[in-house]
Amino acid sequence: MDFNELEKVRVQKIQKLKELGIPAYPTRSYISSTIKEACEAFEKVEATGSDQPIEVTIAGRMRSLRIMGKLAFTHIEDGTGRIQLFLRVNELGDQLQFFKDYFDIGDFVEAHGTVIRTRSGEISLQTTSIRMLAKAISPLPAAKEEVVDGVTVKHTGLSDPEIRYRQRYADLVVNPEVRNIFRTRSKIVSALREFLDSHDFLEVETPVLQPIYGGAAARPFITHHNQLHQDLYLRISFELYLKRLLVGGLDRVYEIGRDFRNEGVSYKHNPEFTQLEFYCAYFDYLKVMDFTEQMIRYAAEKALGTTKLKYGDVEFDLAKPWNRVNMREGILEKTGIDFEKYPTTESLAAAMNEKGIQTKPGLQRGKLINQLVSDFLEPTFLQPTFLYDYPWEVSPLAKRKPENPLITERFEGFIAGMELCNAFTELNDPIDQEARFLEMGRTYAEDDEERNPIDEDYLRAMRYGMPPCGGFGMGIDRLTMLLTNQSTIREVILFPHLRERDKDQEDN
RNA sequence: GGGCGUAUAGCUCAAUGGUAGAGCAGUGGCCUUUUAAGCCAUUUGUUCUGGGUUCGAGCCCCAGUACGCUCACCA
Repeated sequence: MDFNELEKVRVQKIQKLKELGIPAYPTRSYISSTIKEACEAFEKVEATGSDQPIEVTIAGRMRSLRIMGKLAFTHIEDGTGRIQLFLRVNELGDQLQFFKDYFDIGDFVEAHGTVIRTRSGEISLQTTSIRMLAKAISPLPAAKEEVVDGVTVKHTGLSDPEIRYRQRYADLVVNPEVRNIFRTRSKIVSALREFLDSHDFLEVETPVLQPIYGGAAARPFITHHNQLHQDLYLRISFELYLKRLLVGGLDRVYEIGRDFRNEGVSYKHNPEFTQLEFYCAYFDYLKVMDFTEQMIRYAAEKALGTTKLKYGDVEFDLAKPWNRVNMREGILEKTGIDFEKYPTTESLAAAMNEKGIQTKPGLQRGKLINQLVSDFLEPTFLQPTFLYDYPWEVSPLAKRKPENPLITERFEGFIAGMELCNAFTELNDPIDQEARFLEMGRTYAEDDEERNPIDEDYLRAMRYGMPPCGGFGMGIDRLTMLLTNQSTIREVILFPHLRERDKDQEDN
């Protein structure tokens, strides 16, 4: 291991401790309470006016240090909170010098003593003995912090995003607001599970490694099983497996897990992302819409304690019903184009060009409509909005509307202009499904990597009969972005994908 | 993949083409209720990498790498 000058000093301290027979990394600690428990116990006794001493052993990481001769102050922090240690030669004797010689900011320590209030009113541990629990060699990036009116103020911090993401451990130590994002994310996921469980959904797990990928339009990652001599794909969605379960009689299923899409990285795309999909027999997309409103509202209430939220400049209230916009009407209103009047790629492209809208050659009709949606509708969906009734060409797994076979019962949900979820009344007609798969094979160019191979086993499952059902998919990362007001997906993923660095540069 | 921007001490940042600096952290000293403690002293550099121009490059030029913003593609 290479050490810089600061680290060498600490490594020397470890060696000296070893010579003294004192472990820098002892095996066990013997705490009697967490920091939060110690503070609460003291406040409880204090409130009764009693001076009964609260004697505790606590542990945590040293986050600040002020040495003043025969007296020293240090704040230690564990997962529950932070407390000041009041270290005085009166109680510690020789141990104070030992502390000054060997303990640094960043070390994990265990302290025994009595909880008191110092003259300036801060709850502190009047420490009678202190022990090293784990020595830190590398200095923490944030050197100093103070708490002003209950708010932690950093005087230097870790802000370089590259270091923050590559060394998330350091980011988490010094930036408490980052820890809070991930606590909130965890609460969101728990709340979604609670909500679905309470509606009699069964949580299931389906294969990540798949011989045939499908259920979404995306390029897959390819991997290989050595012993079976078989190429496998990392799943791009759960859809085709979850619907097999409805054939099998599991009427309400959901899965929360990872999808992998081999595509561009952006502020709202990570190559692997967490998806929630559920399928519910005897639901249609209108029931799913209502259910979605309830579910997201529930998640916000449970995770944040409120439904009134702000994302950037956009304020929205998840307690209110979402706007509902019919796609054909929405596009007509914004562009003057009624796409139903242009049933072919050529006629629609011509109509768009006439309105001054550039179209890329080679795009099929469905993708042209998608372009109209993303250019003219999505940016206007700042308030929670369901856009519904998608053309059949871009919805190969959604059921056609009984009154209009060119339109499917599908919706997507948007907040703050960002797509959040996608749902439909599921296609359960195996003959139409096969025709749609074959049609997809025709409409996609030979070299279009979003072209999915036909999943014959899925068709076989449909032939046994699947109950009419509603299906739903939502990016958990994006929901977390919206609920925690983060402008990039990397802030809500603990270890976001970053490009590999050269060995040479990594060493620097 | 395209465009624009950034890269300097452990961290946050300065530095007209002319000796590479500050604050914090570190180290030594003073200091028994501090809390960005204070005071005195002091150390730390592949200026992202590789070329080039120049008497001389952190700075100018070329190429590369990573990150950020943005466009394209997608969820």
